[in-house]
This record gives sequence, C-alpha cells and structure tokens, in this order.
Amino acid sequence: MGIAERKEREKEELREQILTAAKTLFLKKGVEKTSIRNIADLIEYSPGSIYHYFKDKDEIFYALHQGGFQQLMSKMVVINDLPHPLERLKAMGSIYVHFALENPDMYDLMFIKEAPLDHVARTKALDWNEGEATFKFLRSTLRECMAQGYFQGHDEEALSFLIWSTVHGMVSLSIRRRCEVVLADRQDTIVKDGLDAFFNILDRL
Amino acid sequence: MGIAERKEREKEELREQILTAAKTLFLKKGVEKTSIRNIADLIEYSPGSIYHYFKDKDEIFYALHQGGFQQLMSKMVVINDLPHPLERLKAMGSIYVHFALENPDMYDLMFIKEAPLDHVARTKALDWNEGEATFKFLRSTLRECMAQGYFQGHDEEALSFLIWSTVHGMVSLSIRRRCEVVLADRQDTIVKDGLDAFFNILDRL
DNA sequence: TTTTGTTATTAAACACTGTTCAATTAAATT
DNA sequence: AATTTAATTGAACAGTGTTTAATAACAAAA
Repeated sequence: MGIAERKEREKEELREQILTAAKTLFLKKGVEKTSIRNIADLIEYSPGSIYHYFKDKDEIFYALHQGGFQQLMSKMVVINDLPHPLERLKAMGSIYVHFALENPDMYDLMFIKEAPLDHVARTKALDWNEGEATFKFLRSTLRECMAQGYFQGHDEEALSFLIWSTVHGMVSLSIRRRCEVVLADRQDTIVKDGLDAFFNILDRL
Repeated sequence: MGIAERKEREKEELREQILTAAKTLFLKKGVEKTSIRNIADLIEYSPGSIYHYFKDKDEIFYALHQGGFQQLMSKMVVINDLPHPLERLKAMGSIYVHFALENPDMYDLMFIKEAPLDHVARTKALDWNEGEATFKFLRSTLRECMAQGYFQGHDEEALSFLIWSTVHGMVSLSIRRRCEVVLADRQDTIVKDGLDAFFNILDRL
C-alpha cells in the first residue's frame, strides 16, 4: 500500500509548508498580525484549506512554539561538557537569556503569550511537555548542586522556580519593552549586568 | 464663562464613563475581547463617539493602566511605617506580588501586555511616568539598604533591576499560566514559597 | 428671534479578522 | 466506467478597529 503512504507524506509536506509560512510571517509581523489569509496567500492555497491541517490558529502557533523548545534544548546540550554543576547551572542561565534575546518573538510565544497555553487548556491536555522538560532539566541541575553542598536549607522546587523566574523576569521585561524607558541609558547591557549580578549572588550563596 | 466650564466638565464625565465601562468589560473578558462596540453599547453611545474622546483603543487602555499604577502606589505607602530599609524592601516585594495576584488582569496590562507601551512608543513620549516612578521607588529603598551596609559591592541599578525581575518573573509566569502544568501540585503556594526563598536569600546577602 | 458657527453624535462604510460549510474538483478503489 | 473518498475552494457569517460625511444640538452673534 504505497499510495496511502505517499498521500500521508504529501499531507505532512503541506502541513510543514503551512508551518514554515506561519513562522516566516510571525517572525516578521508578530502572531496577532499574522492572519490565516496571509498564510494561505503565501503558500498559494485558499484560507479554508488551512483548516484541513490545523484545528484553528492557536494549534498552528502551538506547533510552532514546540519547535522553539527543540531549538532551546539543542543549545543546552553544550553544558554537558562542564563537570561542575554550579557552572552548568550558570551556563544554563546564560544560554536561556541569550536564546530569549536572540529570538524574542519565539521566546514570547513560548513563555509570555497566552495562545499556546490556551490551546493546552482547551484540548484538556493537562501536560505541557515542552515546558515541563525544560523545567525538569533545571531542577535536576539544581539537585546536583545541592548534592554537592550548595544552596543548603533551601527547598529544591521553590528555588528552581525562583531561578527560572529571575531569568524569565529579566528577559520578559526587556522583550516587552519595560526597560526601554525606565533604564534607557543602559538598555543594551542591563540584562547582561543583571545576569552577572545574579551569578555573583549564586556564587556567594 | 461658566458654560465652557460646564461643557468641559460634561466632556470629562463622558470620558470617565468610557473608562469605567472599558474597565468593567476588560476585567470581565480581557483586553482583546473587549471591543469598542462593547464599550459603546454599555454606555449607550455609538461606536464612533468613542473616537471623540480617545484617539484609538490603545489610548483607552493606556489611561486604564495609569489607574493601576495609582492603585499599586497607594498600597505601597504603608511601608513608611517600617523603620528598617531591608524590611521596607521586603514589604515592597510582598505588596507587589499580592497586587499582581489579586489584580492579574491589571498587572498584565501594566507589565506584560504590549498595548500601553505601544502607545508610549507611538506618541513619541519617551517617558513612561507610571513605570518610572515605581522603579525609582524601588531604587531609593535599595539605596537606603546599601547606605546601611547591605548588598555591598553590588551595582545599585543592576541589583534593582534584578529584584524587580525576580518578583515580576514569578508573578508573570503564574499569571500567564506557565506554573499550572509544570508545578501543578503546588500551584497556589509556589509564588509565595518562591518569594519566601527570595527573602531568605536577601537576608543572607 | 433668527442666523451663524462650533461641537457632539450618528449611521454607514471600509478593509480587515477567524471560522464554517456546501459545492466542486481530484484521485483512488471497485 | 462507476463509485467512493479526500482535498480544495469560494462564499458567507459574525465579528473587529477605524474613518467619514451627514445630522443634530447648542451657544454666540446679529
């Protein structure tokens, strides 16, 4: 039955086409200003066709945001070369921040926008695998730090959340332009300076 | 010329009516799902009328978000009773977090959504008075801490940004539902636990 | 009191949006 | 060649923010 497989392959191909078109447009204009009709125009199909491949607009951006997590995770692998867990933890922070500042729209989709999580909530899928894997990676690294005597007396889960919040807070204030006016003079360096200050504190903890 | 004044007053009244209608709807349905027509319906005017009082939709929500800052600032005054600057700093953090969790939609508008800052950018008003005042308040409190010997060797501005980022990170991850699945079992307490862990670190710094 | 000028208000229109659906076309199976 | 299945379409629906020409309301001047 090679035909069914070819059809399956063709269907997957168009699905991929829709996704890359959506990504191109969203990186250029943002999620809100990327319409189904825009995507349809770019791949030269009618708007209605899109709905044979995706349930709705949110599903498209949920699929896109999954790719973002793969991208982020692939950048994380380099930390395996670092033997010291605290160095690994700090390297993770650097990679996270750099990823966010280099791919602000993707980061926005992954951690700030409500669209992908709305989709998770609506499909009653109680898990958000992409985000969970990333958080578990942080937790296990922190656990290794604690096993070596760092951060004694702290709750591992709460501290993981606190660390995540700190880096997320810095980049999301930057991405959503809350620094531009409040810290206008050192706009470009404030996130890096904040991260350095954070690392300093982690070292002294 | 009492007539001109009365007209001015009437105009201001309708402006206020639009604002309260917008606030009611936005707290019930969110910014995106609150339309100009919804607001017009509620105050029993035509949609076009709104545009005699506000340039566009963003200007309405910019005005609303200003009210949010007044609300937040009014809650901050109680810290004046605390003589110790570090206690004041921690109290500020608590108030900030509580405000965010009790008024998630307003916090969203003030610190997460792009709408109000888009308005700032478009009107070429290089300052965002509301946000700046709040940040300056944090900075001055931190400066007092440092004057009393706390946080030695740190850059005051960078540390202010780091502290702001930490509390903002926690509440924004919570508001945008990134905790729900990743930390499902302690959803309700994780922000409080994170804040406690943060205070612990500040004490030991 | 009537005319003039200003301001407020409106309905209608424009160009969009996400989404649904009946009709059409295309392709594979019988 | 006829039938079934799947893909694609254009049109429609109900909504969006915003603009604009016409109208109504009202104060000031003649």
